[in-house]
Amino acid sequence: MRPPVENAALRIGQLADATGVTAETIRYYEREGVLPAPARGSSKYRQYVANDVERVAFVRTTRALGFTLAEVRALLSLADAPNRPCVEVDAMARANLAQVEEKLRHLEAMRAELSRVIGLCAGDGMVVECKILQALGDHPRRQDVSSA
Amino acid sequence: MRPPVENAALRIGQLADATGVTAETIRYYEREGVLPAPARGSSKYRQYVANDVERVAFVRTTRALGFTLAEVRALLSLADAPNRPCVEVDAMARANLAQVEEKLRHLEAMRAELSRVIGLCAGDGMVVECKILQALGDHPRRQDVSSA
DNA sequence: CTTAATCCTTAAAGTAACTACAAGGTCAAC
DNA sequence: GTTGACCTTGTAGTTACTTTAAGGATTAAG
Repeated sequence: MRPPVENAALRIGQLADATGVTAETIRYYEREGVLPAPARGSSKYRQYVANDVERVAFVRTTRALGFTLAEVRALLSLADAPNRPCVEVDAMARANLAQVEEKLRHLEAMRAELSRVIGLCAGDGMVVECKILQALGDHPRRQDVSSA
Repeated sequence: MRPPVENAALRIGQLADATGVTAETIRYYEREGVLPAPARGSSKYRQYVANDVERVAFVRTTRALGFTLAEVRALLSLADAPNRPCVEVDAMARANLAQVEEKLRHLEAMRAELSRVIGLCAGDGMVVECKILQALGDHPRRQDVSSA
């Protein structure tokens, strides 16, 4: 079963439970290089540490925001920055910031329109017109969605 | 070639050019029911209208924000709301608003940390510590990323 | 009128990011 | 000393596309 020992290394299932993903996904992340290969004990079980929980959670959150695994890898290399020259880090941060700000603009437009619709629907059964399509009226033009 | 006639129906390639996706993706969206099957003329070519440009752009933008095609379908049904009862529309809008607001929180945390890093890097070659991992320190717990 | 470009259809195969399953090895407990 | 929960590797399926292919129709241009 689960060793409830304080400060002990996490096994894959425990990391999975802590982050809400499956063990398979964690192994997949390792294969794809977004998670470092963890230590293995006398048994061949993977031994994770607290920081890995943060890392997996970060991958989940950024993926949910529409970033590709490749983009997540790049963002993680920012987190692992100490080894990288400042100019590179700055360039990457700037590029990602631009993308983040565009996503923010679109999400704010969605929030505004959804709030408006919710306001219109208050109480009575009146017919509502949702202009969410027009609210996002910004034609992306080959701005890659990638991922899929 | 392309008819430059004013107010003419768009052919699939023109809609593709206007939205930055391929014709194949547009046919795929039709198969998956996020785009209505358009009118066909005497020839069997699909005839699109201006509104379809908006619709495809909307699909792209929402996909880029990490929504699944199924979620996009739901959001589009809000846009096509007139036929649906207000209570339903309200419930859907509320559910989606909650999701949008969570994405906004995460993106704002990312923006803050990216801005901070960019500030630190100004000019000199000093080493920067990026705490983007900790900035998104919100463990999602089975909050579906789905899509893939 | 011919011809090149663009379109139509169906179908199948490839990619990204998982998700699920299969067959077997490990480990603490009873 | 075996049960059962957990681990291992590996393969196959799913979603949301992208790419390629084969064969036929349409249309703008020369």
